[in-house]
Amino acid sequence: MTRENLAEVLEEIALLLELKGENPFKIRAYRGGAETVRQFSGDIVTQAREGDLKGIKGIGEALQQKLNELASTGKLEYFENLRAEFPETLFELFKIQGLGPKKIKALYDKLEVDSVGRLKEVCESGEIADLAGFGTKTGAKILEAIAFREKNADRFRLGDVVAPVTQILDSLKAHPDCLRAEPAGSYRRAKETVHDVDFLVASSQPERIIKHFVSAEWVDRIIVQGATKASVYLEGGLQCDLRVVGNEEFACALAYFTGSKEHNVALRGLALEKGYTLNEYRLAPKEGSDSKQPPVFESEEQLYRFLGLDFVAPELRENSGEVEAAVEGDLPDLIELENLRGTFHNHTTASDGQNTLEEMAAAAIEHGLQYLGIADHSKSSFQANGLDESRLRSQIAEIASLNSKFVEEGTDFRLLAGSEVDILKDGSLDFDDELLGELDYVVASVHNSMTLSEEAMTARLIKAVSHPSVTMLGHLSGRLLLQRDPYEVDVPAVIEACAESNTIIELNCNPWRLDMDWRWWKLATERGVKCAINPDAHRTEQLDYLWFGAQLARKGWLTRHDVINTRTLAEIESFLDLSPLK
DNA sequence: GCCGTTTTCGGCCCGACTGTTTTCAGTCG
Repeated sequence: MTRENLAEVLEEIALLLELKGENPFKIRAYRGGAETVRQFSGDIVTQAREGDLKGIKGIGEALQQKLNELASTGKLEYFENLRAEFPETLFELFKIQGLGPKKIKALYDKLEVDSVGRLKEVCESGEIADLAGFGTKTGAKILEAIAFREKNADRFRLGDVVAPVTQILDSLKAHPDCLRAEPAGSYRRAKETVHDVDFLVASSQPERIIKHFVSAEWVDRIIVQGATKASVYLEGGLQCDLRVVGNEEFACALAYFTGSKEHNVALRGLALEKGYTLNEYRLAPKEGSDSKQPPVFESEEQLYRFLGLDFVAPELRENSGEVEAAVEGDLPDLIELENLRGTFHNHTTASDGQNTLEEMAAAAIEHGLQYLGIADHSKSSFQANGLDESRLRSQIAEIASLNSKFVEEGTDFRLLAGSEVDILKDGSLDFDDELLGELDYVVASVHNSMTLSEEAMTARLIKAVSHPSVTMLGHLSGRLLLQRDPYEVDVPAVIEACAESNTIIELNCNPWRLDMDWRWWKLATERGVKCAINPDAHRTEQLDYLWFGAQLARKGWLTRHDVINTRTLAEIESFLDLSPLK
């Protein structure tokens, strides 16, 4: 039973209750519960199993009991009973744009539609138009949506949307009637994957902006188009939503459309306490209150300040304690990309990288870094052309000679000689202690036997991070976003072992990984574990991944003091016990 | 189902858009 299992059950319950037409607030409570479980910064599974969930906001008596039953027995009777009322295949219908619980229920009750296949049939035959509330257009729209869903994904990695977002944003900003434009939503909050991208524009000519947006060459299909909002699919299937507001509404609208929904609810609650109502356009005195009309907010900062809060960075807006911290003035001073002075986990042509040592070094210097750690694969990663002992020793020598060259040239830069050493199935390392001792530092990572039991995998990682030569643990969960699930491992136990052995945990900022997951960093910092932001670059351009690293570190509430590669070269030399270059 | 210095009941966000309607329900965010 994992955290995600718990969250998924709560979410499915919410869907089932929607189908049954239950009280929407009850449904919201289950959804909120699922989100709370996902965000919780402790070991929620163990706490649920032990019935230790009291005092968690959003998890009341009923959800506590259900989570306890689920975590301790692996099953939940309430859920099983609900699920028995509808066929399993009904859930796929929720993925079709334009279909919600009411329509799905009607289709199921009246036309026995219980799958996408059957839905297609009733649309094609025209039967669907006979249902109350459905018409001829509905059938055509649904068929279009089915075809679209079959062709395209419905989630995208953050890294895969940066290019289209930049392109669209530039195009919006270039429009003469555009006063301000920003991306909002989960993209602005730096979620590791996004369903769609939201854009917000300030303009006094909304219809011109909308027209410009929907008629761009990269738009594949318009989903909706109104006077102030529009949604489109790009080629490739990414959904983009645009909202246009007046310039004086922009700050409130940006806060509103950045979300998260839960963060907004908390903000609105705070506004109400002060006698104001907050909506997507403005903050206004509550009806019947004697509060004064607030000023027009030029920026989100002013809005937050007016509500008595420190500014909450978008990355933190997940309703996981940031509002309370902003009230108390306890928000962390978040790390910035510019604070990074170097990085540790990168590859070269020696293993599976695309660029040589010299090219990687030149690119790092170009990026303004003071040091670049080379950690090519070790011999067991034969699929990645891992280095054996003699090749690694040659690479160490090559790095030393390049470093001498930097000194001669007066370049204030150092290559660090590391290795990404495989953690073998039993938790031992791929090189002997003697060779490990010759390296400047060691990144230890799992690359095989990923299907071990949680117990075995946890023991494996704990053994590895406890090895005195291991400097940091690479991509802790092994996940590949939207492609491969993380392996089963007790993350809090591994964090605890890292705390005891002073082992750093990597934030692998390759956008396919973004691993360790941002939700665990609060626990790690509480335990005093440091973070290393590593791009795992396999070519020079991938040093740009540090941008994702900074974003996800911010999302994990990390300050520059929590992140080891904010340290200067001299500090790192001292930390790794290296003699300075001469 | 959750929550509470207006606490054990009565609130809980709501506006834009579409299609099927003839004043509105459903969906989406």
